Amino acid sequence: MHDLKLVRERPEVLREAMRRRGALEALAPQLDRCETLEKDRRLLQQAVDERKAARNASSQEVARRKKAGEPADDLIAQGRALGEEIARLDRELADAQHELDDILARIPNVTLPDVPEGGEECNVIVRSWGEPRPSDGVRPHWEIAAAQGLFDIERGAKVSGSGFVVYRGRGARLVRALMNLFLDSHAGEHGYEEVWPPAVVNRASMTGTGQLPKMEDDAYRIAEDDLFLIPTAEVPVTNLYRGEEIPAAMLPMGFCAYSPCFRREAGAAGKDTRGILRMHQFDKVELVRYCTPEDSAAQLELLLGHAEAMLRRLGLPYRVKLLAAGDTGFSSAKTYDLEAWAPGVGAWLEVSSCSTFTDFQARRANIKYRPAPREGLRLVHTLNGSGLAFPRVMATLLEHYQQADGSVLVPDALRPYLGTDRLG
RNA sequence: GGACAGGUGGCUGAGUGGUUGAAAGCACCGGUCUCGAAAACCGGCGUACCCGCAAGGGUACCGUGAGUUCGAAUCUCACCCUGUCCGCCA
Repeated sequence: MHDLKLVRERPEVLREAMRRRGALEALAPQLDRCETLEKDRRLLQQAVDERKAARNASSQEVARRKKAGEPADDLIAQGRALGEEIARLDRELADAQHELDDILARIPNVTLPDVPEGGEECNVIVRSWGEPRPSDGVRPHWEIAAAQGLFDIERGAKVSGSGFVVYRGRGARLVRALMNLFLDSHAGEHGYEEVWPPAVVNRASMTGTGQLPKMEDDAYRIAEDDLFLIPTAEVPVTNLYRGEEIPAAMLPMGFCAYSPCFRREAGAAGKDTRGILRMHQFDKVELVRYCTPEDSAAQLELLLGHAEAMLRRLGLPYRVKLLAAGDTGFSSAKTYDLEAWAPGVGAWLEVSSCSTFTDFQARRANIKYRPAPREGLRLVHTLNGSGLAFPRVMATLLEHYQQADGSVLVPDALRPYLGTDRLG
């Protein structure tokens, strides 16, 4: 959500930001409408406030007269008339406010100056690590998994539907191993508080982090209770402090959380249909950080480093991609994707997405802090990143470490968790 | 799911429909005192929005949303949440 002051005082900033995202054409009418509504809203508020002040004064005079035993019928009649006028103006004000909120809630965040403008063709590879394995003779992960019985896509589809998978045997143990390795690393070495969040959240939480109202079609919704299956642990964890004031001494703070993630993937039909690269349910360990505005650029690099450390620990070659404005998510001001090389499918797989949301989520979710005892409240900045998403890590792992004999070498870091140094 | 109780400022906790943004205490901030600290005393101490260069002024907010009224923290209705007991259950 954007600050109304921005709409009013520097609308050109919003316009420029939407242009950089390549969304100006689509959003220009909404931006125009916002400016008009904001003007209307202000005039209406002034009119309402003025009449309410008059009504309050009149009511107090009624009280005084009644106490003094004087008649007040004229004032009561006057108050009734004022009340009707107030009701009418209040309704107009509420209408303007709601329309403004609705529009504003669908306008994406302003990206930071160091984010390249343009679409995904303008994404920038910032750095890479490790030596990508050539694809010659390397089998894709679904063939390896099928040979070893690591996951069962057919029965997942039978039990739940297409896009759901059952991990079995060593495959199931691998999921648990990744969860433990990642959580132990982030909670133990990177200083995050470990959190085990609910997998279901309410509408306010989904709106707070920006999934709603725009992306409601992508979420699984429990209509009966108006609850949503979480698309990422970001939602419950970032909303942990919704509507709260965080003591300044607690910042920055970080949380790591394992959770299943549920996505309807509306509009993604036909993409990544083989294997487990795009599922309706997958698992991931998520990192969430809260910090002061001054600190958020540095916190993003820190968070990114924590996610990268997991790929290094697993010995998986990867690259860091800075997303261009047009490829940056709705709530994000700057995003780095981590892509691991999967030689079997011959592609770089997005295994993490690390973003700073500046104050965009904090304003929606009303998360503030007081910089110093006598100073006013300010919005915090929120950040998050996957650390990491399991299915694509698993695919990368199987493909990268497969041996000529069909077995898969297990990287050192995972051996204690998996209880073996070789799969198959 | 049923019954009962309750949701008021950072916390505790008052509040007869009419100077109640809201008593009091605690906490916090500034000051006096002190070599310093504690205690004591004095003063301050919510958020959002609007007008204003500012000083300052106005409006709203007592779980949420509707309603009654000239006027609602206070009355009515619905919903949400918390606690206790009962039922059910991993």
